[in-house]
Amino acid sequence: MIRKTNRLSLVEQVVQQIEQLIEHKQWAVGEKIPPEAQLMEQFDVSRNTLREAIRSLVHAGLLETKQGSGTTVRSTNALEVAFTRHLERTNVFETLEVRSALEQEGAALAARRRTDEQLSELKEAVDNCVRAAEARDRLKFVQKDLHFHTLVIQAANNSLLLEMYEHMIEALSSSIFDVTMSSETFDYDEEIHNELLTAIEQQDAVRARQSVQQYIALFTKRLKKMNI
Amino acid sequence: MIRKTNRLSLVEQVVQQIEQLIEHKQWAVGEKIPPEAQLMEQFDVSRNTLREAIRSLVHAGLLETKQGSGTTVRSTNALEVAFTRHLERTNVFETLEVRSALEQEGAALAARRRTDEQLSELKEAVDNCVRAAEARDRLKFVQKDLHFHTLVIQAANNSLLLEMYEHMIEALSSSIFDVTMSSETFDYDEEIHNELLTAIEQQDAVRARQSVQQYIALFTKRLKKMNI
DNA sequence: AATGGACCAATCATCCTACAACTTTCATAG
DNA sequence: CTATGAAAGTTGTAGGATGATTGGTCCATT
Repeated sequence: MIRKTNRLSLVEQVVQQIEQLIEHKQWAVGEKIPPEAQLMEQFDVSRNTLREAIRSLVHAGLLETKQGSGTTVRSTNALEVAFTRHLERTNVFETLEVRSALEQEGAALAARRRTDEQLSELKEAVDNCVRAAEARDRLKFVQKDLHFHTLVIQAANNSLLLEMYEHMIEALSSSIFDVTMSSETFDYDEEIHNELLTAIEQQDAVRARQSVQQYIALFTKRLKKMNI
Repeated sequence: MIRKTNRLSLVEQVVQQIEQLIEHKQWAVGEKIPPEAQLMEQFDVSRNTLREAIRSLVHAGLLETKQGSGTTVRSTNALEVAFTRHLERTNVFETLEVRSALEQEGAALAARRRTDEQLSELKEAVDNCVRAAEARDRLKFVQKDLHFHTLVIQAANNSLLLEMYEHMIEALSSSIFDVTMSSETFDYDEEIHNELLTAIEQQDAVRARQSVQQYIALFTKRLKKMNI
């Protein structure tokens, strides 16, 4: 039996173990991980090896160290961090166009693939939007609105699409809040939600796509008006 | 002058310097970087500090170390590495649906924004496809075909969209080659290229979107036929 | 009791030395 | 000329020492 160079370096092994611990929620986000001395024993490696492992996860955005205090878990997903960092440096309107691309396709796929259960969830989400709008609770409205759109993408049944969509939303969240919160009149266009919902109910992919286009176009218009 | 907590750790400073060196092509991709001893002097830090900096860049995918040999530059873009790694583990058809989303939006935007110069580039690209098809040169055809589609996205004038599209193409490249290379008859559907080209020429966004849908649907059908 | 300061313990940051493991180079024996 | 193996160069791992920062305790002063 020949052992080729398949031996991972100690640092890489420690990195993978820590990634596992984070991904499997053994170490929760926001909580401190054990101090270096304890981890040295646990993984049975030297301080240098452990620190190099931790450092690479810090740079990846999964961990955060503070001298004198300790090391905390910052996120569970490396791609998310890289993506978010990248999107932060990108033009809002470019991001919005990509979101439009993803959401249109998502709506079209949702129209074809949605289950009855998903449909009723969507109906409930729209109801929540209406209620928040009637109560003039803008903050709640934004949350319920985003939840509705995310549910649509979920109904598309494509995990990659959903993940990328959520990153887009994350990057655009501040703009979304700004637009909804700052418009002098809080006019809720209920028909746009209903249009999309009906299209998905009737499994009309073309109409679903169009209603997303209208929604994004309206949002873009408002956003441009703000940036005077 | 108030210095807040903007004091970066030594390791982070070294990381940023190295990132700069890589990004500005001082250290070319594929080439070895100076050995640790030399870098210790250059950055005036201890070996531990330097190694932690290098390790985090290794984990990010920018560098690659080999014991006994040295450290080489692997890539200039961290997001690209994370993205590619992620897409490798994703279902091909899910990736294809996201590509479809991006390419449809790209085509629609290209129809609205394309310049005359971009239009003539697109025409030339289609000609190249035709020539490769007539010569029965499948490899060249695939290359020219991908080039045409990338030119379309470029004409959309959205850098984020272009970057994400290129990652999708990269992840799908092997499937694209497989489909084109393995079909018993090499039937080139010239009208699909022409349809898209005409739509962009006439600045018809709806038609551009539809022709992309047709193209992707055809490709998906062929790919599914292969995976028996 | 509330405030502020001195002090202390825990923790991470950096540096140092030493050796192990691996790769490359190159002189030398055959 | 080829093959061998010693030597030099490079990264990997270990362990110890000290500095810097943080968070908290305790106590004197108000």
